[in-house]
Amino acid sequence: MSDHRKYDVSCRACSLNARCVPHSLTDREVEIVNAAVKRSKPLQRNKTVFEAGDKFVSLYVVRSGAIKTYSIDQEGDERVICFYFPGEMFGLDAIDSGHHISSAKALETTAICEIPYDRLDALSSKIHNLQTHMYRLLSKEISEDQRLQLLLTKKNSEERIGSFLLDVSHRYQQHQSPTSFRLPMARVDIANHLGMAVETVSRILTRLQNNRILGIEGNEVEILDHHGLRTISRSIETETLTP
Amino acid sequence: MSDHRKYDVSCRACSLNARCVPHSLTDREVEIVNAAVKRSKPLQRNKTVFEAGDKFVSLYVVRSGAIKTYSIDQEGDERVICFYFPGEMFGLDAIDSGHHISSAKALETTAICEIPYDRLDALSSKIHNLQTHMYRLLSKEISEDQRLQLLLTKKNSEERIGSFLLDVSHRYQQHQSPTSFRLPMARVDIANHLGMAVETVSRILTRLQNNRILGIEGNEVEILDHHGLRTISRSIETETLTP
DNA sequence: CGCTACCTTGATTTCGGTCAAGATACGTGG
DNA sequence: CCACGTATCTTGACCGAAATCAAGGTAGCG
Repeated sequence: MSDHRKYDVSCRACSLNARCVPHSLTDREVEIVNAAVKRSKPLQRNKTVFEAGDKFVSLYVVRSGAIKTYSIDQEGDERVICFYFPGEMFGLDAIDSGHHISSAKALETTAICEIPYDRLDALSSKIHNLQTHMYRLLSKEISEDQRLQLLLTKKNSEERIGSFLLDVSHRYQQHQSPTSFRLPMARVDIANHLGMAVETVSRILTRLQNNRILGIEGNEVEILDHHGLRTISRSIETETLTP
Repeated sequence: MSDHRKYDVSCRACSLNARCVPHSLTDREVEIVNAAVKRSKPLQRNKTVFEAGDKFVSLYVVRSGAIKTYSIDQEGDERVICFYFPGEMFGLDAIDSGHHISSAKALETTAICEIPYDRLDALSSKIHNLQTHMYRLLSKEISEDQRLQLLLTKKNSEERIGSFLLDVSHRYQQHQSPTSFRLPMARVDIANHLGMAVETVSRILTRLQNNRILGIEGNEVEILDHHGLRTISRSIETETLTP
């Protein structure tokens, strides 16, 4: 019973706060949405949620753990499209074509909510707020993707790593400490996401550690000099968007 | 009268075929949507549709001409986020925050449709197909943005230019010849969009011309060896997505 | 006609990729 | 508990693609 309640609360957090979009659903509406959400047992590390080419059936929200979406190019090497942390929704890119163009796998033991798209689609034409909410979620994903493009076109490796860490820290801060957190992904995933070589990621992390900007121990990261990291990243962005 | 009719037809094309999403609205529904669309006189070259920071009011569709969206970073240099050609919708990234985070300006004399968001929002809760259509449009924008990310992380300059030209050619082919078209944007815009220096764009275009892949005269481009260009771009993508 | 914006080409530099080798961590089975 | 194999990370040396710097050419416009 208390277990069931816990799920409700956590799924309320999932489906509605995905990517931190402010929401305005009534409790009644939340219940309706929750009823449409499937919950399944946690995924083991490296298990896939869907693979590129799979028919699009559902959207997903991370409840705990972390997901990466990626695709494999013809040379066989991986490109990491995005990481998703608790509360964030993924699978949005498949709505258009009806098929997933990327794969999604768990970076660690991960629990997700599955939201069948046809039910969401039907619901959102009834609950106006939900439709608005979905538009905003999709729009937010577009903004985020375009922000990443900025990073890829205009920033050097150090700025990319800096921005990435600030972003992760910011997205994690509801769940962990904003200055100290664990990176659930491998260095090579970060490299593939930011368009650089693993060696470069490693070198830059070491350099930031030597400069007392970061404390690093394996996958544990501590931001020692937040201001310094911001300067390095040349990122006005962080926090200014959420005053 | 025939003039009014022409607008209707063109706006039907605009609002419904934006970014080539297949649609399924009835004529009745199309009429309703058209009634919500504002038409205004064409924009001169370099006139802005909206500026970064402006309150989000409407979505826009290009009827003729071309639009670029861009932002200016703190160093004062421009980053071109995307180009939009006839039939394509822009402004989608502003739905979430309620403010435009990029600016949009006309690359040449350009006619656009303006679709007030509150009206679209209201309509799409009534017309289910329209809502579906909007979800797909937003999702498509996400896919395109992620495709650009691939280009920026994994491709070298020649591959970027090649992919870009194939993309433009593909998006233009409904309106112009697929092998021969005019680039409405300056070299420096292409450079800022693809994350490279103008000089590199120029050098690569010259090289492709020397290799008899392209014929270039100012902004007029002719693809002489389509297969060669595809090979250079390492792009399976073109056409395989639309069988 | 001259100004300005845009484009091209060449010379030089540099950031980050690639190659290579070792270090560290981790899981499994003896 | 330890030995071994594998995956991941780090560090160094070298090299190359593309940025930067510099200069000249071209085209459109008042």
